[in-house]
Amino acid sequence: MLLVKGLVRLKVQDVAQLVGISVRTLHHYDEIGLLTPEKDPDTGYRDYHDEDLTVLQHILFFKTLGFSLQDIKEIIHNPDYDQLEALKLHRKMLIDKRDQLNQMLETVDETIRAQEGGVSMANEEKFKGFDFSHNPYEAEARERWGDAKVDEAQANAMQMGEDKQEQMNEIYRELAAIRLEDPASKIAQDGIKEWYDFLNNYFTTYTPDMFKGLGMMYVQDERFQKNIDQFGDGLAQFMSEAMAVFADRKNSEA
Amino acid sequence: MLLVKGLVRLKVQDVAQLVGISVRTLHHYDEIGLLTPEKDPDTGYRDYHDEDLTVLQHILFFKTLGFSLQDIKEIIHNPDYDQLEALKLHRKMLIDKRDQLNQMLETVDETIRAQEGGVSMANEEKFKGFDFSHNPYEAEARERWGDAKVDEAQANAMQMGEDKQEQMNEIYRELAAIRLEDPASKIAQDGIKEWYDFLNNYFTTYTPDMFKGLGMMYVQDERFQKNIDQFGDGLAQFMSEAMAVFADRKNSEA
DNA sequence: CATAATCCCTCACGTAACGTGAAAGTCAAC
DNA sequence: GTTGACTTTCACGTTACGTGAGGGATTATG
Repeated sequence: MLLVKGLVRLKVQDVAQLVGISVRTLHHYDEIGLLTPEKDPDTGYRDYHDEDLTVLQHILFFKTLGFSLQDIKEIIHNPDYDQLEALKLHRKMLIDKRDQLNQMLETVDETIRAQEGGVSMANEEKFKGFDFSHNPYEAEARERWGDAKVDEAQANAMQMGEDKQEQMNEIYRELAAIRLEDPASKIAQDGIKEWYDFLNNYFTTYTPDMFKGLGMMYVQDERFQKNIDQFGDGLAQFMSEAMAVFADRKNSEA
Repeated sequence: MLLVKGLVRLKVQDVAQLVGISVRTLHHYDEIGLLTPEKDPDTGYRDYHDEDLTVLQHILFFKTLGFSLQDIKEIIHNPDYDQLEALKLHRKMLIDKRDQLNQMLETVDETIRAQEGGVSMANEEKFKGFDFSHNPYEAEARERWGDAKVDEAQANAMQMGEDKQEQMNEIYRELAAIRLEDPASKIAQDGIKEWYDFLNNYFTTYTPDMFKGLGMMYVQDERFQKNIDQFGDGLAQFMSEAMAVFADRKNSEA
């Protein structure tokens, strides 16, 4: 409810109370050049007119839309600025954020259910710490091989009991011992079958393609490669090739 | 894919690459006491074991859920901490955030439509700047009188043309002139009717109750009161009472 | 009209979660 | 022994203000 134009001269606190923000906020907007009222040359007091209030309304509006102050500054002080374009771009951002939140909510719900329900025995181990199917590996893996949970085994491996960890290491060592053989040879394929069975028994059921994808990850992702190669130089590469052969043969079987 | 327990000793960058975060992040976690690996007494190098990696997995998991590092610190280092409770509380937070985002999205969409479609003549003025129905007054008003758009008129007033602004001021001045009369008197009720008609003509249609609520806001909200009283001391109080009488009579009419 | 209560101003540090150099020591390789 | 890659510890920058600190100006009251 502004008065007649030109008749309004408000001090910081008046404005602050009028629109429900803090004095500091107005100071801040002045500092960053977003809303710079006149200043009384004598006292140095900020002097807000009705035009300032109009601008402030715009600012607050864009703020409710989640724009940053810098963006708002451009939008407001730049008449050439394409407001519609800015809005559409911002819309995308909001949708992304919301999707992210929904994803987070799903995961939280899952976790709550797991904690509350005690989960089935089969999954108990998986949820022992928490559900690490949503782990840092996942994002990258998804990007490369879609949504197949190709890395779940690895993720779970990080949380599994010592017994199975030792089993895994045993297989790695076995494979490392034969890593100089031809990946397509019987001895190599027998070794890799152990690996395949192990993963299928304790984790997700892998389709041959997923298994092949997992192998590809061993060499393409240096994080995995580095770790696997600790059992022997070139082991990751060897396993990757052997897994590919194994998967292809499995596929042609059917 | 951790190795046998106790056999893993990784340096910062190894860990960083392994889980896909930055070295600085690990430094930061160390700084705030979230993840504090051993340090080689000679070199001062950070020395991450597999237990550290397990903790790191937990940290990253909670991070994907949007927990703050401080919260994560408590959750992880405090075995007494009720994780389930924390999850549920966090769930609420996420839902609130999502609702907020949805609200923002709606408003952005509305605004985009308004900008694109050119809007109908009736709404053109409303959207002239932008839709100020979402203005800082609104939140508080809603709290007091629910969702009735009791303050929309005021909000729009801030954006309306000078002509109507002047009309409004004229009415204020008229009312100020008679503000010492009895609010229930004919002259007061006639004056307040002008106000009522003015609002109904140019803004939302007010039910008597909403009109009464609006009047209450004039005195309960010092931001409004202050502005109204610029036309005359006690005007807000006078209008509030007159509006209440007007509304009550209107109600009993029906 | 003096004094107290407000209100105004300008620094300037604190917040969350790191990013981004800078200066300097360490390690493996050549 | 020197390069290159890595490590360390400062320490300032980021966003949108919050929160005093210290010191004039305005307004209210005795």
